[in-house]
Amino acid sequence: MQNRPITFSIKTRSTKSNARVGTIETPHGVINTPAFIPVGTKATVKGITPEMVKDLGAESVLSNTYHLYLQPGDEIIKAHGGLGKFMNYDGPTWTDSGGFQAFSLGVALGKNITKFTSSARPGYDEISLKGSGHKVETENAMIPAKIDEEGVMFRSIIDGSAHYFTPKKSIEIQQNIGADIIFAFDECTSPHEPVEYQKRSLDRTHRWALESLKTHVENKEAFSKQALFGIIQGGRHEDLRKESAKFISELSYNGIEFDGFGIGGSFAKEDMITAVHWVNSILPENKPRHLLGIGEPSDIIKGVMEGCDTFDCVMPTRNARTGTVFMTDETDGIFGYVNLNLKNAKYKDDLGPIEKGCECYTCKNYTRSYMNHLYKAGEMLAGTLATIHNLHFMAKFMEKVRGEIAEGRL
RNA sequence: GCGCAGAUGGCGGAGUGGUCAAUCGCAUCUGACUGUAAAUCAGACGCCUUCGGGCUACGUAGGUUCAAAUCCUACUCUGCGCA
Repeated sequence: MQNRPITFSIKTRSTKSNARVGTIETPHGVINTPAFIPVGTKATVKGITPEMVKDLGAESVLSNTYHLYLQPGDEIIKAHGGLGKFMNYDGPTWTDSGGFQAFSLGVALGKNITKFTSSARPGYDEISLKGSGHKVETENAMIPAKIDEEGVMFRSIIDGSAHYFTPKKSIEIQQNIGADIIFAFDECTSPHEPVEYQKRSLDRTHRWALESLKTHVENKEAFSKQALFGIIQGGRHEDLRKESAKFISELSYNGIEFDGFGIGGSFAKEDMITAVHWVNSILPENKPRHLLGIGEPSDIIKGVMEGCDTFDCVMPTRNARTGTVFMTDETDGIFGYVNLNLKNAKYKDDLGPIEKGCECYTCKNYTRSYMNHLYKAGEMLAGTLATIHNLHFMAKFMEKVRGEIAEGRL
């Protein structure tokens, strides 16, 4: 195996679970794993500066190919010398391939299906397109993403223009964006799709994986600087999940394999960890496993115990902007926490910090009452301060996770 | 003092005889958020309810009408104009 830009080392393995503590060394620094990677879709972790990202303890940021391709365009980012230079962040960066947008802007759109789906709940027939000011019916409407065998037609969420992504195109864009770790182009399927569709889609995702790997390997310069992770799909089906794990982990082009793996999918709540378990029973131990789009701290614990090393999720940042913050609650165990909605009237005169003893900038300097006021007044500092707290919470949480594994308790 | 216009739910403001407990916006309250169409979205928002409905309401008091937030009279208050 030739020199790769990232090195994954396992320091400690749990004797109680499949958890492991380790590091991913990248050209832009070390990521201690298990790690939570904040999402910065459009080359910014919404509401905070890169200095804040570092200061609050996050070690890496994940951006999005689809969004950056549309705006400002990957050539602009390339002209800056890559994503890190563009956004003034000198730590390790990742880009998702845009595959998830084929799902979130396609079949999932307006149907109340996201990363997690309550299978009992039927979707809406009507959706509202952002900025359009009117409702449209999904059946008849111009849907912003449509999949075929070769790729995905995306409509720009910005101006409605049509764009066609193939695996090759996605990788080329990611090469221009220049993140340290990039992902193969995949299709995330809805859990509502029947098994026949899941199978057909998985074959397609596997073909796209090879296409992605080929494009990656053939660009020598990018190949030397960027790591490529293959993505496992297969829905909720054991045979498909295992087949996918086997296929993706064994796939090679000119003797080159993926540098790591992403585990993807949209799940009914109870299916997620089962699928991860099946997949990780097949994936090789010596490469990092990223659980895409997860998550809720309690879900991260489950993923860690199944041997996942990295996680990304919009929840801490999105919730922060919409008023919900994490608060440690160790009466419920070392990993215990609760969610507070700072917009609630009961915080109007609460002079305490979000979390007593929290070391973050927000908790050291501001009261719940002030936060409540900022939200009520529509002040953007609310989102900034809450984002700092939530991401700091996640960083501390992951530190605790690593500690507990190292101490043999997780 | 005279003339004109107006008084609607916490606020702004629709409605000008029945389909009005009253469009809409704001505020308020609550909820949701898991590879970001998201500093977003949803629900509630007179009182009571066994969720069928019942009751009280559109400045105040009367009146017309089968029926009034809507028409008439008086009064109170507000704005503008003239003295």
